[in-house]
Amino acid sequence: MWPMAVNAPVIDGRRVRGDRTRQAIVTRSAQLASAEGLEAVSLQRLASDLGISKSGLFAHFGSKEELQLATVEEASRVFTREVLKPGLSVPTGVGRLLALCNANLSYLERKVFPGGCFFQAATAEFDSRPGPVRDAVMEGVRYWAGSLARATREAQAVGEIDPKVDPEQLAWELGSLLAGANRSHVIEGDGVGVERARRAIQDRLERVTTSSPPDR
Amino acid sequence: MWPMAVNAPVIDGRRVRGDRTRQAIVTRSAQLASAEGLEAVSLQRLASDLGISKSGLFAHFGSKEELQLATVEEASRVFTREVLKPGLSVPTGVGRLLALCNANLSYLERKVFPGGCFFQAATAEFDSRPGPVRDAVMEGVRYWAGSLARATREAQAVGEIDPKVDPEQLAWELGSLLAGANRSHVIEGDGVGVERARRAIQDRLERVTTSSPPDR
DNA sequence: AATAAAATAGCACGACTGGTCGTGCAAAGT
DNA sequence: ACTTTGCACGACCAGTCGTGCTATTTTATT
Repeated sequence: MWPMAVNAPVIDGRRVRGDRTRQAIVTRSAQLASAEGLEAVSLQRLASDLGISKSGLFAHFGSKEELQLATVEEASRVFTREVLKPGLSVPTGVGRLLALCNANLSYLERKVFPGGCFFQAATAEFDSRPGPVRDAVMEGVRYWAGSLARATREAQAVGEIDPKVDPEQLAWELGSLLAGANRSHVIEGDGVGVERARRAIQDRLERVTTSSPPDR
Repeated sequence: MWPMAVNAPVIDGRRVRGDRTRQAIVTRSAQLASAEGLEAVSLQRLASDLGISKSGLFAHFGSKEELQLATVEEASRVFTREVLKPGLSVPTGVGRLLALCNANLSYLERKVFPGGCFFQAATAEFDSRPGPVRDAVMEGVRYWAGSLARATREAQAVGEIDPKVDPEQLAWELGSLLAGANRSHVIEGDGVGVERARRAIQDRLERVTTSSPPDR
C-alpha cells in the first residue's frame, strides 16, 4: 500500500508509517529534481506521482523550501553512498584518486539519478539565487571538490604524483572533466562522454604519476 | 530612452518602434534567463523590468514558447558575435583553436551574460525536457562543439598538432575545461576558474603541438 | 489635417501555485 | 472499552501564471 517504502526506521516503535512516507517523498523528489529541476517539481506533481494527496505530502514539511532542503540532504546521502564511500575505500594514492573518478563515472552510467548528477543540475539552477537551498547545494559541491583535492594532495604526499604539479589545479581539471562527462551523458544519451572522460582522466593521471616510488 | 537598442531595422520605413521594443525584450530576456533560467522569467517579471505592460510585451510573440525561442536566437547571435567571430578571425591552426578558447574565457570574464554562459544554463534546464526550445538550445551547443572540433581537425591538418592524437577527444576535453571555467566563475564569483582553465588549456595544447611544421 | 495601420495598454479568464483549515481514521496507551 | 496521538485527506484561500479580447495611443501615409 505504501509507495516506495525504503527504510522503515523503527527507532523505538514510534513514527513508522510517517517516516517511511517522508523517505519515499524525498527519494522521489530527488529523482525528479535531477531531471526537471528543484523548482519545477511542484507539490501537486510530486504528490500525484506518489499517489498521495498534496496536503498529506505538504504536512511533512513546513514549507516548500524545507522540502527542497530535505531533498538536497537526501541527494547528499545518495552521493556519499554511491560515490564518496566506494572511492574512499581504496587506499590513499593515485589509486584512490582514480577510484573517486571512476565511482563518479559509474554513478553516471548507472543513472543513480535519472536526470544525471543531482548536484550539477541543482548548481545550475540555484547558482544565481541566494538562500538556504543554494547554500546547501554549494556545501555538497564544495565537499566533493574538496574530496578530490584532498585525495590529490595525499597522492602527492605519498610520492605517487610529481611534486612539481599543483594539486589544486589537477583536482580542478579532474572535476571539470567529470562534470563534462555528466553534461555529455545527459544531452547525448549514450556513453561517449563517459568514455571520453575516462580516457582523459587516465591520460592526465599517467602524465603526472611518478614512474616509481621515490625513496625505496 | 530605449534600453539596449542594438539594430534599428528601418527596412523600408516601417516597423521601427516595434522592432526596437522587440529587440529590447529578447536582449533583456536572455540576460535574465542566463541567471534565473528561461522558465523562471515570467512575462510579468520581464515586462515590469522593462517598464512596459505584460500584454504589450506578449503581443510581440504568439506564446511564451516563441518568446523563449526568440531568446535562444538572440543568445546565439550574441555568442556568435562575442566568441565565434573573434575566434575564427585568427588563421587556421593551433592559434585559432587557442583563440576560440580565449574568446570563450574572455566572454565569461566580461560577463556578457550576467549569469554566465547562457547556453550552459539553458542546457542544464532543458536537457530532460523535449520540445522546440530544447532543440534550439542543443543546436547552439552542438554548433559550438562542432566549431571546436573542426578547428582542432584543421590545426592537425596543417601539421600543427601531433597526427596521433584524436581531434574529437581533444576538442571534447577543451570544451569540458571551458564549461568548468563557467561553472567555477558563476559559483565562486572570482576569476580563479577562468585562470585554471587557461592554464589547463595552454598545457594541454602545448603537449600536442608539433614543435616545428613537418615538411619544411 | 484626416485616415489607416501598427503598437501598446487594460482587463478578465481558467489553470495552477504554495499554503491553511477542519475532519476522519487507525493505531497506541491506559 | 475509552482516550489520546499521529497521519493523511478534501476543500479552500489568495496570488501568479500564460493567454486571449478589446480599447487606446502612437506612428506613417495621404
